[in-house]
Amino acid sequence: MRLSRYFLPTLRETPKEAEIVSHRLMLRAGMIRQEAAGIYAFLPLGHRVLRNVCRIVREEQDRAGAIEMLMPTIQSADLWRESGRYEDYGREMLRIKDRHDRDMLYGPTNEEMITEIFRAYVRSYKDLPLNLYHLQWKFRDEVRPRFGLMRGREFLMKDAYSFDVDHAAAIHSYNRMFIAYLRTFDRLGLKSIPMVAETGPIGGSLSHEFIILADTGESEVYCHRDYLDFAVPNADIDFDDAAMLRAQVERWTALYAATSEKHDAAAFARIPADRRVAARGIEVGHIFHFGTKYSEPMRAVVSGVDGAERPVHMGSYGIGPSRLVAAIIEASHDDNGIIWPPAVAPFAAVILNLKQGAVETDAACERLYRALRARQIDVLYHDLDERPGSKFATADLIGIPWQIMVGPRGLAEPARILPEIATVRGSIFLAGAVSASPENALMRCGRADVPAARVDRAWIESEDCQ
RNA sequence: CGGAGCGUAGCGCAGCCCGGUUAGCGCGCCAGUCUGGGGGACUGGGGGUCCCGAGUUCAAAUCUCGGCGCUCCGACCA
Repeated sequence: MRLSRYFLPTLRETPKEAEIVSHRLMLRAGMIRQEAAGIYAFLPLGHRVLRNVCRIVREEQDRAGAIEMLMPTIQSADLWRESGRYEDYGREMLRIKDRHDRDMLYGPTNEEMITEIFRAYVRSYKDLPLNLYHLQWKFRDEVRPRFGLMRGREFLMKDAYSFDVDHAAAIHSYNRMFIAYLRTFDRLGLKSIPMVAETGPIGGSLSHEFIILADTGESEVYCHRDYLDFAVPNADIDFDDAAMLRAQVERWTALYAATSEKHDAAAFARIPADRRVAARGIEVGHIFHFGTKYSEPMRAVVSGVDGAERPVHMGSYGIGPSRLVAAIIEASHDDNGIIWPPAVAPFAAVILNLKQGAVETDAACERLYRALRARQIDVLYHDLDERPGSKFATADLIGIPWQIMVGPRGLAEPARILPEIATVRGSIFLAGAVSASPENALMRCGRADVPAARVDRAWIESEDCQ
């Protein structure tokens, strides 16, 4: 993408309403635009990141055996009267009337609707287990939306719903999502820690929040330091191996970890002092097992082996991709801007033409740009007639993992690669003429989760990259 | 929902107390010149329902009342 043809309205100054760093940076980087309190439009750059987050969420849901569908945002109040939650949910639920004066609502979650769909079609234990999910906008009319995307009123949510014949099978489904969540957050470049949680208005008996640590996190969390070094299960894990999944989940829940609501000071004190972590965290996922809470009142039943009908055992599993975009920034930024983990970066690399309009730099950049695109590398070419300092500032702000600098100085000197400048952002100084080798080096700037496109510093500094 | 505060150009702000030239500054924007490795300099230019409505007054961005919007602190939540 050429910046001259893109839509990237960056701001040099921070709009005054933005307090926390993710909100400030998203506004400044031209990722989002506030349309009302707690309601945001995703501008092109923000949309790219959101799409990347959703892609990873989908891949891991699919891997764990969940099946994607799509339910509507608007629901009939009648469904919610069946479960009894129409009255219970409170003023957080946005209630609306259609032209026939029927009570409708903008869904804050979908337990009722998915249960209705399930009971309409599924009759037998043979159709189980089943896990259906979708990614859809939700609305919760918070009294006080704040912190930008971290607590908006409208937010994107991945919600999955599992259906099982009995309690034991339901726990296996719960464990599948547990592992899928560990993998999802890991791929997003985040360290997540599952913590025992309150079940809130969803209800149920078993629940974990997935928390990532960030200084600006909204809640206080306490956990054992060893969690930070735990290895996340590999992609080839067998989600049908119930015993193995249980062992993994037990490992990830054996040590102490709790948010302030569930904090047990005595238990925390039993952790060796140097292993204690008291920090702030952001909730990025929440999973619930609630058994027959909805299936009983809504008569979602299946017949078992013995022919008798019993309410299906359910759980639900949420991840907030729009909040995750903000959470990733909270966890990964510096004074100059965002530092995207490669897996979610809006572009893999940005070419900075340090002397726009000069024959040799223009030619080098054009050649590089075409070559990268030809190899399916998502590259942004900063081709505006701006001073170098301005281009650096923009590149730092929007957080593209690799900055490829092309300027007269580098082009004139013998080949050399400088390691980096001042930040953890990767930088490549394009040296020498744009001959085959540096170009090839840059070919490797790509998504870190695409092995062929992986690039690392050691390689850049090696002989291959001259 | 309690408490506090803010609405003046795309963004950040001054002006408001104490009413009175054509409403101002920085950044950004447009044109041009010189430039070019960490938000450059100069010259010229465009851009405003001063949140909305009513009132007071010869005169309102400024004072009064009402409304709307937004933010922050607390109670509450993906």
